[in-house]
Amino acid sequence: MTRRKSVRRTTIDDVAKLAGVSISTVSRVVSGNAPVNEDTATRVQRAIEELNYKPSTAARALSDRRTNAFGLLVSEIAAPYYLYLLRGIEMAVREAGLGLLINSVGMSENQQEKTRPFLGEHNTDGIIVSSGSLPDEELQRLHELGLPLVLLHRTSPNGLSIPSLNVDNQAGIKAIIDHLVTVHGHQRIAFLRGPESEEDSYWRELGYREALQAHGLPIDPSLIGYGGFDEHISYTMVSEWLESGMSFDAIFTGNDEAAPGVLNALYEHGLRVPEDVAVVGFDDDHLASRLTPKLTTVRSPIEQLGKEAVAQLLSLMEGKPTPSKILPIEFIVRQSCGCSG
Amino acid sequence: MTRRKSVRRTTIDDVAKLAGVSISTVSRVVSGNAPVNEDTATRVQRAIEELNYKPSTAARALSDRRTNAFGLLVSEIAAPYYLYLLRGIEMAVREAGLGLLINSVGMSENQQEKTRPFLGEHNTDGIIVSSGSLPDEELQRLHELGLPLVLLHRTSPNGLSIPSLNVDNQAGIKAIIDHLVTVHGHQRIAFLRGPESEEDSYWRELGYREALQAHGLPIDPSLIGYGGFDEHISYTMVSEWLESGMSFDAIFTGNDEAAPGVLNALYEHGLRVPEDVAVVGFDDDHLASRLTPKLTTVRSPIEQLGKEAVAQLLSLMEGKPTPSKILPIEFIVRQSCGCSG
DNA sequence: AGCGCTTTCGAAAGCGCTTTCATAAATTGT
DNA sequence: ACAATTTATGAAAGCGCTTTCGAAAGCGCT
Repeated sequence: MTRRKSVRRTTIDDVAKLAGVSISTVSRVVSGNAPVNEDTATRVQRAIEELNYKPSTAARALSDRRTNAFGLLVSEIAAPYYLYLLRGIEMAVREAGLGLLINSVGMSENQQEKTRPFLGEHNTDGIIVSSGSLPDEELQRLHELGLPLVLLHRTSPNGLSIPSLNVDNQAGIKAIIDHLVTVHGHQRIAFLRGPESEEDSYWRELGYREALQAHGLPIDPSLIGYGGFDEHISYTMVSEWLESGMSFDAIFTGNDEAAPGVLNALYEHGLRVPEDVAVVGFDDDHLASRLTPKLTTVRSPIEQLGKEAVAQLLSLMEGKPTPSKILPIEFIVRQSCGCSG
Repeated sequence: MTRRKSVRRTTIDDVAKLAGVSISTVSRVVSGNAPVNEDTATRVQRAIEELNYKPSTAARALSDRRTNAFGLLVSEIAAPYYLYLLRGIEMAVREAGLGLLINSVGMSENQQEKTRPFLGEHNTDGIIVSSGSLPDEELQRLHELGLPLVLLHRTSPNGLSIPSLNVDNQAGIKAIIDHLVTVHGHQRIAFLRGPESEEDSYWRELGYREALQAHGLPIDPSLIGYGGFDEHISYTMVSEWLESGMSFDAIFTGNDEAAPGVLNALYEHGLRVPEDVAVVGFDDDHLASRLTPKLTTVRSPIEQLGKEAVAQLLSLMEGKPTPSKILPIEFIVRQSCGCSG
């Protein structure tokens, strides 16, 4: 095994020697976990600076039984959605003086199977688990070990009571339907469903059905299709609809990522948005305001979700009760619905 | 200090006891660093599985003097550009059986100053340093410590010889100018410069000038403006140009992120793209193919850049010579240049 | 001067692993 | 059958820190 050019690192001993104290004292000065005489402390501080001493995280972790890092587990890192989530998480974690370990369980380069997650009880003090990134079984194991866990976009399995965080999917889709019906007078509103594996898909569809009913509108099953929260799948679905002669006033795309596919399909079939068909998305991701027409959508407070997740983890570490939360959404009116926004 | 509900972790001792061997043997079985009798190994393996033993990263790191993790240091995590970079890096790191620590040096929530990076020699075996995320001084310190380092989008300071990775900026912009001049016959091509702090800005401008000269075109300083690789800044710049009555056949936006701003400015001044003005970007990020019109651009192999960075780090760890690299780009013709793509 | 406190600090144990060194057992050659 | 190897394994040191425990010193009183 090749080893790094061995420039011996400065350790706590070096500092202790230079400052003329014991390592216990140095440790106390560094961590601030116990009182130290002011003069002594200053002397130690000077030694630390002179030697440019940085405590070893490994040694600290070993002694402390805590790694001072949180983990983020996602299934596919390169989703536009994660851009702001990551940002929120990173900021909060940094603010808390911790590190952030990231791990995707996506396909590995060579194999077709999912790789075992690298994160676990041994290298984090808590993990943010995004939907679909971890099987219930492993989730249970970690939870029973007492490792702080927060779920994103999914609820806790069984009776595990792991706190979870989500946006208010139902309120979001209701806002959309209300707007389309009330403001624009649309009646036939198509719905693109997300993947089964995402709970959000379920909540959004439920909200859709309830909202239609609330307006006394019929639920036409042929207006509900599979979009998979995906641009290409949605493109295909909408194309099929149009080619089979189906008609609708508006389409809810499932999420913003799917919107470009929907817009393209409509455009290629000679339909104008919003004149002929209104289009509304969900999330207000990076794309939404940059599409043509600008996408009317529901803003998920993604960055805040990330911060909140970190807060939950910290709360769990302190042993506090940490209830699940549903974050409020905001309806963003732009042009794709027919408003002049 | 509150401590996690203390479910004592299973350690190497537990495994050793159950398998009836010494911890040395268990260690050897786990790491495979020394031969172990086959029967013994099986027995140990069984014990490991039965106890669900996972070695402590901290203890390992302490003993090994290596953390088994790489770090990624960026200045602002929520840039669309990082989406695929992160993906490439994460995949490669995972494939190498390592962890990935992410750290942004962006503004912290409360303070206006940049936060001290969390990453360093003590918690990583190597760091990927994105442009602008670390002052030369700290870079030097880490490099002299012998920590493997790879620079992204910037070259090594002074005589430090830290390997760096970049895309072929000059070739990219030359391909653009060639296309605009040769295929579309444009002569007055405006150029939006990136931030001073980014080397890419420099290379792209240099390439622009050289390419114009190669075509025997004059360099009109008024056609060069500051876009800052930013949507809003670019919007403002282009608006000013148009309001001051400047005219041009085409605009190079600096990078794709700036493109929406440019398109909006043109659109709001009644100019059609590509009929009145051709627009070309750089990077082929997530947005490029989804704008209207679809953006002609240069594809930076961002994901590959990430993978390559990890490969460089691994190479450095093995003490191999690890030269810098410039990755080739690909010119992507879409519609914003006037092609029918 | 002697007593009980409080404050400050050092010695040493322990965190869970890897690895060196030594020993014991098995194998080979003569 | 015996020395010379080779192979398999354990004991123990060490990685750099935190923290417990106890001693020493300083303090205010009687």
